[in-house]
Amino acid sequence: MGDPRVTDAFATYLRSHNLPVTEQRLAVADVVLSADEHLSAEEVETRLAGRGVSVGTATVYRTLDVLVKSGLVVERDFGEGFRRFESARGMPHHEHLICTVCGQVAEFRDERLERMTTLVAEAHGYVRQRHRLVIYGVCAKCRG
Amino acid sequence: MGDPRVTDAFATYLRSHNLPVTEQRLAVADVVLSADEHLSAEEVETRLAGRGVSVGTATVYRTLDVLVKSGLVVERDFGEGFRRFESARGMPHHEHLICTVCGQVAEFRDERLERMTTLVAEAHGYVRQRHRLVIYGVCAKCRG
DNA sequence: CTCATTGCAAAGGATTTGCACTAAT
DNA sequence: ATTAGTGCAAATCCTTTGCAATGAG
Repeated sequence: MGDPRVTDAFATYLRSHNLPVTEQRLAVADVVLSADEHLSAEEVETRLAGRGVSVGTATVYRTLDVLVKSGLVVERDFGEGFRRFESARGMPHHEHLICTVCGQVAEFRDERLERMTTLVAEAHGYVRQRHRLVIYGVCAKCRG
Repeated sequence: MGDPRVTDAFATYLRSHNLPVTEQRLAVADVVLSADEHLSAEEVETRLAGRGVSVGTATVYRTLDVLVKSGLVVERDFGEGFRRFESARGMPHHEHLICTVCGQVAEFRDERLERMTTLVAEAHGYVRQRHRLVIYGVCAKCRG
């Protein structure tokens, strides 16, 4: 279930770091890396259950941490009170647009932000590391 | 303690909405509205205690909600795992710059963002409501 | 065989809620 | 008098941790 190529990168990462390659880790990685939504830890667990695989909550969180450290997954915080995880998929930095009615998430890129935030940071004596922009609005479907 | 003028606006709001004007509400409002930092609920409670006023945790949270609804206070989420509250002080929308070492927060404004986010939202079929931009970096002091 | 991972349940931190009690209007 | 607010403790939600059992290398 799932494209083996997506989890291969994680298995390689684990081996090169002398970390055990376990069934649970590969299962979590497969769910997150092959999803195209931004999943919460709970959603990951539910999807695993849906596949008949049962992975403990603690292991899901622990594996998500490893995935984030590996760089294969990016952590997101949309201010919902919990975190979401998204496959990095080699996709460059991008911003999010969230529907405040249904929660639908759209993504976009704007290279100007990189430059703009660097300049603003400098002007305040900071050295920029990263930025996060989230736009809240109502999607077309919810205005139907 | 504290400038009565800052809490007057809140008292007026409460009366105009037929909500009881209580000592606790005014105390919480005074702490948040006269602070120039972004306070967490716990910090608000600590400051109240420092003034010799004791307000229950639940009441602090409940009052912060009312303050946010009144528009006098704005809620912030810097991804720390808890919320912060900032006086709106008639200040227009602004963005935040956060030092990832010491947590120091700087603020800035950029009117271009308003227009830019509106256009991006439109391009994706959304009607923009608001946006939030946070830049993470290291401040001058922490590099010193 | 050895050491890291797993699962479960308990612990944690932030925030909310139920409820008897008190205060505002 | 009414009605809403208050404090406390219990409950909730998301996440982390302790620990004995298990599995990878």
